Amino acid sequence: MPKLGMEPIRREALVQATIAEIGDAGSLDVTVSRIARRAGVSAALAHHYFGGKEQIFLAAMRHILAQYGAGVRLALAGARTPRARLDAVIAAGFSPENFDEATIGAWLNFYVQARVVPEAGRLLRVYQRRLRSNLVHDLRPLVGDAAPDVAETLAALIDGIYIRAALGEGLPDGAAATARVARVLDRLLETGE
Amino acid sequence: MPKLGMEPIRREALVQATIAEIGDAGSLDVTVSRIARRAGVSAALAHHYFGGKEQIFLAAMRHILAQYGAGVRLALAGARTPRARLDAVIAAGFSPENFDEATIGAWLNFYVQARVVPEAGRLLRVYQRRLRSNLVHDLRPLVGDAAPDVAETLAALIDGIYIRAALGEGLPDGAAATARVARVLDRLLETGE
Amino acid sequence: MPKLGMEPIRREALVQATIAEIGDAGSLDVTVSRIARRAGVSAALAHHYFGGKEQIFLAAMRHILAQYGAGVRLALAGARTPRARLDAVIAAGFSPENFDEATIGAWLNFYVQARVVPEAGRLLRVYQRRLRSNLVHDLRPLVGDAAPDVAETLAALIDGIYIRAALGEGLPDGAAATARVARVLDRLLETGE
Amino acid sequence: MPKLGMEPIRREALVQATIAEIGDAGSLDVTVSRIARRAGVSAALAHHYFGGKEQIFLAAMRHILAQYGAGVRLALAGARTPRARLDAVIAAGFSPENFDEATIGAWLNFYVQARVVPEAGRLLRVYQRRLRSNLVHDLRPLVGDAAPDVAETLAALIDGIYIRAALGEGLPDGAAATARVARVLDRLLETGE
DNA sequence: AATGAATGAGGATTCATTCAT
DNA sequence: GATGAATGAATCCTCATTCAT
Repeated sequence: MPKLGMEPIRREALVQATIAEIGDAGSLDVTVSRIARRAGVSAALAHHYFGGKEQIFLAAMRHILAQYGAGVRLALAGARTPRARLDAVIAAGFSPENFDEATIGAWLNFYVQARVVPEAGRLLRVYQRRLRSNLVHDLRPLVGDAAPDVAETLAALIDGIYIRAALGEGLPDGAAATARVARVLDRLLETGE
Repeated sequence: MPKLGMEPIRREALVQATIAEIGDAGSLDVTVSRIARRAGVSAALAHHYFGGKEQIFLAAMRHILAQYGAGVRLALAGARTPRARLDAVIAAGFSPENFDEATIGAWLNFYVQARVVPEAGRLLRVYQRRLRSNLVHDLRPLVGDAAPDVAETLAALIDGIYIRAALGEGLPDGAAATARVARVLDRLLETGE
Repeated sequence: MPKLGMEPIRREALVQATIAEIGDAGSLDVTVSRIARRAGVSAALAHHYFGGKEQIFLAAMRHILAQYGAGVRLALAGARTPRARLDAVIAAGFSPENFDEATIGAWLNFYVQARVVPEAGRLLRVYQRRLRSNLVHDLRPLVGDAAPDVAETLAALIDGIYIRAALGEGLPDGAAATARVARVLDRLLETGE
Repeated sequence: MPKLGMEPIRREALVQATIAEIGDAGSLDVTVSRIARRAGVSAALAHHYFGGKEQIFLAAMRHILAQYGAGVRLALAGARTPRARLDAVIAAGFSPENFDEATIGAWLNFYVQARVVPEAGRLLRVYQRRLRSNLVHDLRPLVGDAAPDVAETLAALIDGIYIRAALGEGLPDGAAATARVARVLDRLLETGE
């Protein structure tokens, strides 16, 4: 039965199962066994591929961050003006594939993981740095030296909306979330904050 | 050694130990034993008083929320104008006793807990409702019907700053956090968004 | 509040609570705390009076056996012929105060206890010896040397009916139980087995 | 060391160890650890295969009842007349493999378990129903409508002898037990009770 | 490549029992 | 006499992880 080239397929399945399982559980209290069963493989295989539970979680984080990154890149490709690019970056975070139940739940838990596992912290910081750098880059032409500060505000607002979505309160849909952030951006741009 | 009336003292000690332990660990992966040892009692006593680990966590949440609530009430007592009251509410969340390492860490984890334990979700929602209602009440005279929307934006921003503080990134000090939110509020008020 | 002469009252209450608790639980898996609470005293007091859990169980056994013994003695007092005395002994075991749910349940569990705690075994054996001796004494005039054997059969039958009552199967009422044993006795007497 | 197809072997070993352990202890107060050690495996494996302590006990009950049932079936296979079948049923219960120390001890404790765990009660009731039905079936030709009543008496007598054997008093050997029941059956048949 | 078998380590929880008041 | 306070010891159970096949 073991086929050639199964590894990438299995890894992908395990990563997806991990995210789904975390989403279902609402926490990182998920067992490797459950993840493996959901992916249709044995727990031993999960270990074989990833080396350990922590690595499985990290792979899931990487997957989510990569997916987010790809979304941003895609959105940026079609944007011409700084403002259009800003809107693109903001919208990307709330696009359907990043803003669904399971992903949001996983995201919240990765914040926790980032406080515990150094490598997880590194991953999350890379994402944040990239987000901020994207924002700053396009804010600079609009607000000048206030860019870093405005960027931080926007980033915090985005994270806050995410976190509130994780609680089931607040907006369940990405369009409204995007609109909210965009509106704040409007105000901050009006006077150059 | 056994004195009378020890119960409230032990409970308080255990709650403090729980928050500190969660803060240290960065996650809810703390054992009752460690909490108890930190509080200077046996694990059995912790169970005796609270009934179980989950209840201990809930007690810690209640403590943190109550402390926050008291801070808000205190701050509101000295504020006269709507804007002053808004600033008071915002500042209360970032006051030193609410915005220290351990409390922030515990807070983040309570967000997770809220997704898993219904009672925890209820507690957090009560806090959010109260915060929103405070904000809406004082925004109404300033922005009219936009009040709920502005309130939601402010609440999300506050939560976002909290979460980022939990990651060790962003502002470590409450004054700056307060200032950031206040500045956004300024902009939002200017045009009555 | 402590009154003089409370001890016998408390002991009695604790013994009754023990039997009731065992009856409710269906097993000896009852805690001293529960027993004490049911008796309206603290667990510490139960220990103070009895010395330990095992002693509490033994006291309950003694109580049940004593109650049974008293019933037998009372029944024998009014019986004149050997057969009447046999019937009296049989009926005593199935009288309402010995054949209620809780007592039957406790009884079954004391059989278990008898295999574990030597003193419990001794108590049960004393009861059995007395029952057998009563039966033999009155069977002798009726069946001669077969008396010990017939007695053993009757005793086993009585125990069997008890045990089956404990399971909720078979007869729930003492009159029928008595009749059953009496009928068997009739047959055994007919030919002097 | 891990071979394939170990599961049934381990299960069997654990069940045997459970019966032996209960027999030794004289009660259900045996730990999973001790059972597992006796079976030569870890406690974790016992849980892995059975799911929990209660299930282990149930498996042991099922084993004992199945063994008893097999013995009855075997004995019935060689019996031609109703009376021979009755004797076979009676003797089966007291055959060496059903009437040894450990099994008797376990049996008594299963009576207790039956009062506490519904599934255990169901198992025991199935056995009792089957025994009664066997007896009634073969008593009918001999005593007509009195069959159910005589069957109940015999069943109670059998249980009673069992229980007394559990106490270490009375007959330690099955032959005598069988003879005792057979003799009572003789008497009950003489007049058709 | 993949898995069933197996376990060590650890944690929540329960409870009888002790003791100072 | 009576109890709240407190704990050590035990036990069930879970789970990540390893290993031979």
